Amino acid sequence: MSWTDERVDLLKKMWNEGHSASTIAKELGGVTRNAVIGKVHRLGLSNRNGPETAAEAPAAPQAPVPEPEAPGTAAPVVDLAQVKAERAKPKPAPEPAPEPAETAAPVEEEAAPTYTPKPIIPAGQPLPPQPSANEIDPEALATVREVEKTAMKLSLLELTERTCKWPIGDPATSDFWFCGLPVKAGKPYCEAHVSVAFQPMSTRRDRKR
DNA sequence: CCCTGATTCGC
DNA sequence: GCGAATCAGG
Repeated sequence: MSWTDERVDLLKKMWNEGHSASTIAKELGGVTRNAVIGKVHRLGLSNRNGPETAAEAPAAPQAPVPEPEAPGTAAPVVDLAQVKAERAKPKPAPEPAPEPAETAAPVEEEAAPTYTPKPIIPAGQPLPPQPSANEIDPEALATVREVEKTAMKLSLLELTERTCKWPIGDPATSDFWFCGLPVKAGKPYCEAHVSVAFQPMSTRRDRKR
C-alpha cells in the first residue's frame, strides 16, 4: 500500500479528529500504526489542531481508593510538546444488550471468605461518587448504567491496576462494590466511567471568568 | 499488560 | 519517503 492522496486525506482527517494512530491504521488498512505515525510526522502535523482543545475537568468521585490523578492545572508557560493530554475519544458505544430482566445479584455468594465488611463506617464519610444525574451527559450516563449491570463487582481487595475502580453503591451498606471492568490505558476507570469522570469543560457553562 | 505517540535509521 | 524497531510514557 502506498500513500495516495485519498489515503493521506483520510489520515489527516482522522488524525485531526483525534483518532489514534492504531485506529487510523486499522481504518486505512494495509499499514501499521507505526506507518501512520511516521507519515503524520513527515507531514508535519504531529500537533493535532482540533476545534476542541482544552483541559479536562474531573467531575466526580473521590473513591475510597486514593487517586493520585492530578488534573487540570494549566501550565503558565507551555511548550509545544508539553501539554499533550489525550483528547476526547470517539464513543462507539456498541452496547447491545438492553436486558429487560433485572439482573441483580442472582448468583451464589461464596465470595467473602473470612470476613464481612459491613458496619465499620464512620458516620460522616464523604459521600461516595455516585454519579447522580448531576450535570452529566445523559448519554454517557445511560451507558454507565448499562455497564454497571455487567460490572465485575469487585471488592476493594480484588482491584488491580487494570480494573475499573469506580465505586458503585453505598459504602455503608453491603451492596457496595467496584466496577472492575477493564480499564483503558492508564486511566483508573473503564471507558464508560472515564467518560463520566472526565468531561470536556466545554460541556457545561463556559465561565468566561 | 494494555495502550499511546516519538524517534531512529536501514532501506 | 517509508515504516519496523525501539524508545518513552500513561
